[in-house]
Amino acid sequence: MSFDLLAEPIRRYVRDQRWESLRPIQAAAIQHILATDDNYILASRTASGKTEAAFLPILSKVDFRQPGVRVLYLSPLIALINDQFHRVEQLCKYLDVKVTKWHGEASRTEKKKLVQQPEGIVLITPESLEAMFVNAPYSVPALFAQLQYVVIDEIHSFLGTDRGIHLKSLLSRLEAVTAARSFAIVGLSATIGDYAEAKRFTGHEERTKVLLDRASKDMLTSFRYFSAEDDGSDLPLALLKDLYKQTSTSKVLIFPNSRGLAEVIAVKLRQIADRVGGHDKYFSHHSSVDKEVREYVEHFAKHNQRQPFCIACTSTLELGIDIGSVDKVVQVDAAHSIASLIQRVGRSGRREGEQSHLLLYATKPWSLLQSLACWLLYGEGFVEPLRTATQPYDLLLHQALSIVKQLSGCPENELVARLRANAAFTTIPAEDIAEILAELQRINWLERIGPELIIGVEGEYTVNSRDFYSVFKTEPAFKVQHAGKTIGEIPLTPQVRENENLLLAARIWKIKYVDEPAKKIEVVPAHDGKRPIFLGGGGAVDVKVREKMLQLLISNSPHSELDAASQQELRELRQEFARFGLVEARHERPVLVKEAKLVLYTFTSTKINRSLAFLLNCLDVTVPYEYDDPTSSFTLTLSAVLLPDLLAQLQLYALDVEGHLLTAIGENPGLLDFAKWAASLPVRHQAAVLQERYFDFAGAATFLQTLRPVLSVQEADIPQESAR
DNA sequence: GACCTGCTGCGGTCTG
Repeated sequence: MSFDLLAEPIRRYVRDQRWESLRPIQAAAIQHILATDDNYILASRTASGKTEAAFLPILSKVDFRQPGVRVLYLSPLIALINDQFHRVEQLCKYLDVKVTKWHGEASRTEKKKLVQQPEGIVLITPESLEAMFVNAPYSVPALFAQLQYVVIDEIHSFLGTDRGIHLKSLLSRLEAVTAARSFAIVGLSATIGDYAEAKRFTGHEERTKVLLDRASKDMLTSFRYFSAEDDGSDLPLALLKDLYKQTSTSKVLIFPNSRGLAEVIAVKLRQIADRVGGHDKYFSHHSSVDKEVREYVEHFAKHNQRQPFCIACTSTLELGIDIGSVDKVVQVDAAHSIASLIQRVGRSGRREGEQSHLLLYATKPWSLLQSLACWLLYGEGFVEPLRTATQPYDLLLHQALSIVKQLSGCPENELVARLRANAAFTTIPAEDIAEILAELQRINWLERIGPELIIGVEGEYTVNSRDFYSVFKTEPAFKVQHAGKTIGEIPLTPQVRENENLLLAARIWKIKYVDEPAKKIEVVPAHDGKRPIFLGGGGAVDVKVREKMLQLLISNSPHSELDAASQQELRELRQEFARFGLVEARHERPVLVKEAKLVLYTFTSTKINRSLAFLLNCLDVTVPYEYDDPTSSFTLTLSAVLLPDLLAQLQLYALDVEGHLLTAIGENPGLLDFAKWAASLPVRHQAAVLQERYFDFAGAATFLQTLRPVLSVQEADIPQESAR
């Protein structure tokens, strides 16, 4: 039995917890981790005891009497480190092992103490590890030479992302300073689509194994439809009333996909509650709400057993911060990915035997269709596959600077060798590295002194700035304050002016004064207000979701989870598309012919749609078009007889797009805003980054090649009455 | 039709 394999102090801890039994993932992890020195990915749903699954066996195995930090825990969030610190520290009391938090908000005294006497367990963020390499390079081997285990929490949040490549590089650099030139990695993960990708993340795919607990809870799901008001602003009142009715006596999380809507929902539900004498526990939780307010909300939710409450939130409540269990999860309009839907659903019914409720509201027909498609794919066990970039030149550039700073200069051939040996950059050939290093010297970010490369004059500004430690960009924000208390932070949009109202932290405020130089906004409470406008990029919907949407349109499958209004909307959409007589959703695509225009419904991924739009811009003879991603459609001003020619031409352009990308970057450098370190690359590499991470031209070429357009002429609109 | 994430070193002032 797994329990008997644990060290005696750990067994005592388990007994003191009065757990009835170990969870399946814990039992499996104990047996495997104690038996081998392999890497493991522990995958199971939120709150299934993954932290203990990793730490019970690791603490049983590692000899902490030897000096040096023996276990390093990496987390994507400071909040998660603070959460886990309490749990791990409690466990470590049984072993007399020291646990140290190491992040930007952690005590400097504690950090100093650890450097003087390296020992035990350290909890850290990737950015703090980066900072350590750059600012205290001697501390890295001093602390970590004896490292035996690295635990990566929420590892799925790193997969397929720039931050993940950054972390992978840091782990590779860390490995190089350890005495054994290796440590074992244990990744903790939610259910994900592609475990091969998770295995590759450790840098040693062949000795990484996945322990998977697929068990999920029964879920009561219902779809509810309320048509969006014509002016398109905010939410229909009928929806809010229904939402209130469905949630007023439960513990609820509401996910409306944007910070602005989260505020609207929290304020309006509170107003309804005020009128009918309901409870007053209405909150909003997202990145613009002040940290202390957010912590209060988290604390309330976690320690409140009986009272109903309602939190309107964004993805800030998707990752594993412990807020206890909720009765109901509400998604307003389609979630942007199935991966995200899984995380949200996992927040409910977490106690044994508890039933989870999922309410899916839609306000537009296409959003209903997407939501239903996502939910069905979720039921089939599908999760979007992740693609790790194979040409992360921008991250290589960042890490090259970091390594030169770490070593206070190093010969070029050594730098190239280190980058070549780094697990994050194995796909980048030496010639490309040489080209990038040459460009860095040209712009004075690096400088050559004899055989040595050192940080150049311009580079000093970069590596010494506070912004160097992360690989993601953030917008400047203004602090919102009332009577000396900070309520949150919002970006400066045109709406932010004196005497305008805004919604924040589930309250209405009137702007009294905007202090531009100090980046502060002074507000007072008000009674009615507009929601704040937040700026952002765009979501990317997977091709599988779009194909499922088309499949739903051409089938007659009944869906009992839909309420009457949703049934009606689906029926109408199906009738609209019945005219095409489509029989399959892989290659056939509807094309509506109306007068001088064609509407091509591509039902394909956002990235392929983006690529098609880019290709349309490349044409010598331009075809005017409008592209709409929610309906995945292109309205082309083109005669139907010319469509085959157009598609053939686009296909040719898709195969040779580089020249056009170079031109586009020259005209609009903002195209690369999504990649923080790309702007200093040679332009050829900028184009490669853009091509790989923002577009999908190979996918677009295949789409065009296999596309079978099915045309149908729209009958002329017959006016209801003759014009008066 | 988006969301999220993190952060050093130094000089100054205050406290015990």
